[in-house]
Amino acid sequence: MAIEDRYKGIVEAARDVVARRGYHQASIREIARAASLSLAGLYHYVGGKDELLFLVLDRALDTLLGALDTALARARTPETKLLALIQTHLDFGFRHAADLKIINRDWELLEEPRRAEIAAKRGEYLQRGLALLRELDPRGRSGDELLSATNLLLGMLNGIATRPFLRSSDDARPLAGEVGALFLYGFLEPVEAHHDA
Amino acid sequence: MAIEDRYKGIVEAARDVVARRGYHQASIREIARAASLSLAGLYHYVGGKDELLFLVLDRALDTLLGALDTALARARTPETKLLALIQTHLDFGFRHAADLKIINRDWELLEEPRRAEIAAKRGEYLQRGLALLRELDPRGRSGDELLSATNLLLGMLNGIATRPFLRSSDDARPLAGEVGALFLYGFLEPVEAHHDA
DNA sequence: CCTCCCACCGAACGATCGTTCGGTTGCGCG
DNA sequence: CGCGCAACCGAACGATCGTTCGGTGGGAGG
Repeated sequence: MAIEDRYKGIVEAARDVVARRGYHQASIREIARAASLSLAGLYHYVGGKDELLFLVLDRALDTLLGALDTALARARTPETKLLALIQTHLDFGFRHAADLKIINRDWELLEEPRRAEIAAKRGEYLQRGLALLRELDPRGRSGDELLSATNLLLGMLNGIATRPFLRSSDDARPLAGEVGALFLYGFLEPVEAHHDA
Repeated sequence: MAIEDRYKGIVEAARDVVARRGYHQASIREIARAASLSLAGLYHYVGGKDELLFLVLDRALDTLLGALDTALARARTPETKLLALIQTHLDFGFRHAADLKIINRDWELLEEPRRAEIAAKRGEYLQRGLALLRELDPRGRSGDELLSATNLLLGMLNGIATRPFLRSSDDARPLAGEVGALFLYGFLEPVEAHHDA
């Protein structure tokens, strides 16, 4: 039990340092210091810098995918599923800003074959969005069009989730509603019909 | 005249190397090699690595802002202005992918005071979008809401412009129409009324 | 009590980094 | 012609990087 806590502390230290300084600028010495270990002591637990980045990404993506799936399971209609995805993503961005930053910025720096493993998990996330938009699509958009729209949506979400706009994680709920309405009905929609609290 | 060509070659070499490897991983030796200069020869022209990054960003942002302003000047209605912004951004992303990558990913790595100078130019670009959305807004959105929507829009654009989806720069035109329609009328809009070629 | 091994550390290695220094060309201008 | 300066280069400096090696201490098992 204790050694798993050790690992958790190491991964969290790596996450914080890498998020703040970027992968290549984050030195293993600084990560070791943040994890209250010596440089060589850290190497007792992990094989190298690349594995450190992998552990952070793997853990973060598992958290994100898990949160998304539980949120999607609760939703019935495609519209509420979309809202669930948006809210989950924004909530994750607010609560785990460091993780999201690394997911979006540093994952390409992984070496193969770990990079492929992370790419697969990122692809899984994209697939969730793609399948959702396919359900939602009123006309018969092509796969390419749906993929574009999915990237549009995720780009929107990362655009606000990354920047330090809103602070508390409770802000994700109303903000998700606004973002969802804008994505579904457009910027010009003159609001009116809102029927929930 | 010849020495300005030398500078141009140096900045382009720096742009290519930095875009491919990231700022901190791009070594000055590799940039010098790409510019057909020796390491010390490169230092004859630029003061250091930070200045190199600044030159790339400054030139790229001037190009982007210039293209945006000429495109905006041609447009009459707010709707066509929005379309002009979208098309300019996507076109820039396709034709100068390396520049856009550096603008979005590496600009924060600049040291002060150059960082502030680049931040001001980025802010100017954001202001163009913000003012445009204010014109377009049917109901009276607050400044914060408009800022959020601007970041949403720019996030969308960077989301597709960065990824290697479409190749030719001619693809920017129709794609811009689709993106503009999605932003204005939403994903659910069943298309119909399209009245141009 | 002795032994062994796990957790951990200090110190070093070679590589690479950004930057600087001391030149050496060669061309323009007086 | 010859002087000077702009343009360029080879080589090195010190710092920092990721990684490795040779330990040491102490608690668990015999």
